[in-house]
Amino acid sequence: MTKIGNPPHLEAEPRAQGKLTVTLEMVAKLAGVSPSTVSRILNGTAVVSEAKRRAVVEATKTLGFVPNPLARGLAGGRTFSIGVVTQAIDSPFYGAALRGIEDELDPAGYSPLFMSAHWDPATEARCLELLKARRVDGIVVLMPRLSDEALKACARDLPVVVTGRDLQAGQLFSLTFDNFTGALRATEHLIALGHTRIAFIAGDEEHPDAAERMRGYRAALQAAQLAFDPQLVVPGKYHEISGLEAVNQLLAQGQQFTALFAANDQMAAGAALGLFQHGLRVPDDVSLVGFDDLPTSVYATPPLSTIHQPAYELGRLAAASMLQLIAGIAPTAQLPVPELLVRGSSARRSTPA
Amino acid sequence: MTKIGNPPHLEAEPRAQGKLTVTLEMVAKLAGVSPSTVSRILNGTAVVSEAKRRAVVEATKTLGFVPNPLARGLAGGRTFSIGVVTQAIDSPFYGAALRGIEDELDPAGYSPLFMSAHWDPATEARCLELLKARRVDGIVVLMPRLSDEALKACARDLPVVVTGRDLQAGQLFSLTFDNFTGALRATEHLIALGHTRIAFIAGDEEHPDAAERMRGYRAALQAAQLAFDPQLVVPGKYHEISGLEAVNQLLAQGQQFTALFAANDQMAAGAALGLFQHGLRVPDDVSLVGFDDLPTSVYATPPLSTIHQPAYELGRLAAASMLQLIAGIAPTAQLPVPELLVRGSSARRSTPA
DNA sequence: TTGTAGGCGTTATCAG
DNA sequence: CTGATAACGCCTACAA
Repeated sequence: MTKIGNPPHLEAEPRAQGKLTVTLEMVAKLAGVSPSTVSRILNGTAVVSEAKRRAVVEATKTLGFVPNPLARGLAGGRTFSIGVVTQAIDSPFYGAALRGIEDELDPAGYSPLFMSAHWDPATEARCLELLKARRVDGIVVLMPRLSDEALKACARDLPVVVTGRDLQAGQLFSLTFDNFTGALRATEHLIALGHTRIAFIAGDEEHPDAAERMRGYRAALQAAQLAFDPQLVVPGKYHEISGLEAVNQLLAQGQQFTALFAANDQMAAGAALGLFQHGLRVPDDVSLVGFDDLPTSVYATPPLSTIHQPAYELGRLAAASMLQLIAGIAPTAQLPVPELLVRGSSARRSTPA
Repeated sequence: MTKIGNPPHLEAEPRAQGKLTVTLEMVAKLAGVSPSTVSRILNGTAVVSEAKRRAVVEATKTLGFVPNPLARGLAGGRTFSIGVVTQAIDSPFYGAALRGIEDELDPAGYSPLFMSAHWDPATEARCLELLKARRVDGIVVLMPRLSDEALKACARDLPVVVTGRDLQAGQLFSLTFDNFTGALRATEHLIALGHTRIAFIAGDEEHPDAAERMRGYRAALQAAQLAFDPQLVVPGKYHEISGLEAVNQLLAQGQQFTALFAANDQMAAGAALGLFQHGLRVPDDVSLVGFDDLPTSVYATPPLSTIHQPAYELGRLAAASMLQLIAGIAPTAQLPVPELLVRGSSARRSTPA
């Protein structure tokens, strides 16, 4: 019946669309050489006479030639693009890491292809498939939720770099942060300030890094001969709301504590709000320490004491390692050791235990 | 001399690499039809007999066939990928927008290709070129810094959607937020609370949205017959540090003010820290209002009153509009009107003017 | 050193 | 409705 044609606003324009792509062949003709020679020169694949090289470079410029990545990928097998699987592209932590990846890849002529897995293994698996389908030259997975096996399997098809997991294989490289020591330092700090009742807002035990942070917390207590009180530990999910709820729970249960260690800064922020709502001051009534050192944490009131996690550098190193894998070099990158940043949210215990 | 061969860790693996790609041709053979028919069926390009369709679908499954996007792009001219130029991938605001784009594009079978321009026009131009080279089907530019002309020129080559700029053309659609009204509401709010000396931390005048916010601030003052005092206005750059410095400057100059309106939440956070460092309480001594409603702002202590800007929705609408442009439909999306969120950082004036 | 020819995996244009 | 047959733009043996 009503056959739908192109809408008016598109028909109006005189189809200036086809900026008639400049092809390698055209460059070749202008330079008076064969296409293969142009290809070689542009890729540095072989040695060519200086005369032809210059002619080609010139022709390339005058024509404004830009090689078609699709054709390159199809013919050459390499796409110069790296798949990057992140859990939440809108998380401040991942944002910094992604920037690091971008900054490292760009000068090398590679482009990142970001995808979010939303902490869901199935989604993550799908991301990997999609990226492989797009023929990326390698995949970086930030904090994978997939099994070690699945990751190794993936690494059989192409180079893979993962963070937060400790497994190595032929084309698989992993970069891990010492979460245990980080949490240990944070807790030690609180203990050194005289606190003995230190509550802990944990992350999801399923995350290896969350488990490690919990372990660090316990190890510090033990080293100081402070009893571990399960009542002071509240599980969270790494989101602000978890921190808020945790504080509410602790207070509702009438738990006594003068310090609070949150397994990440986001939960620390939520906790800070919870304390504030209950009229408890930081650090006067409760000392607060986080983990991650998000860019915003230094602007909290009071600025949050925390463990610095080098997100940006993590991204750079992951990307650099990927480039090495591709080049056939075994990566050796390592993350810096955890560093405690003491800011305004933690102070010597003033109230009685 | 030392000829470098493949590194040992790569030679070890018996090159399980080539998972010998399943091609459309193989599917065709298995299904007993021609490649073109398979293509048609998979793309719904034409009507085919039910028998063949089923055979093809079946074959596709058994073989686990996944079409090669590169080949598709090369042959068909469409890559099913959308370029997205953002200014800072690690900004909380953009993060939310990017997620919106992702969520909208994915069900439609499109993939976003993110790139950061870092507020630099030259970098932005380069991003556009790179994306065009990658043959994306369209480009979304979030808060462009490029000239209107440049954007229009770009839109001659492919569909373009921009945010924060008011220009329409054939294949160019723009989505704007009413920054003027937002700033107006924020300032009105402060005035309604009895404040008469309202300082303003402005954004970079070069950004149209920053200029609009400034205009809203002034309009509100004027409407309330309050004098505009240039001394109370400090320029900033939308980063936390700007807010901090602005407060320091205001205080160093001995300016009197009981309220502070920051042109964005990030600067408001910095300002909060500045006030805190000077022993000024929010909102008791100074009421504070921001703009953007970043996810973290609700967890500030006290929670920040602000103008909600729908970042996630912005992303979704931008992506949806792009999809419409591609489909040849003229987009009509519009952003919701600015909404003031009154939280704990603003209160009735208590101190004398 | 350089050119020729074939192919990468699809889609699109034609005939049938 | 369906099947050949060209492209798409580039890379890479292979041959010269």
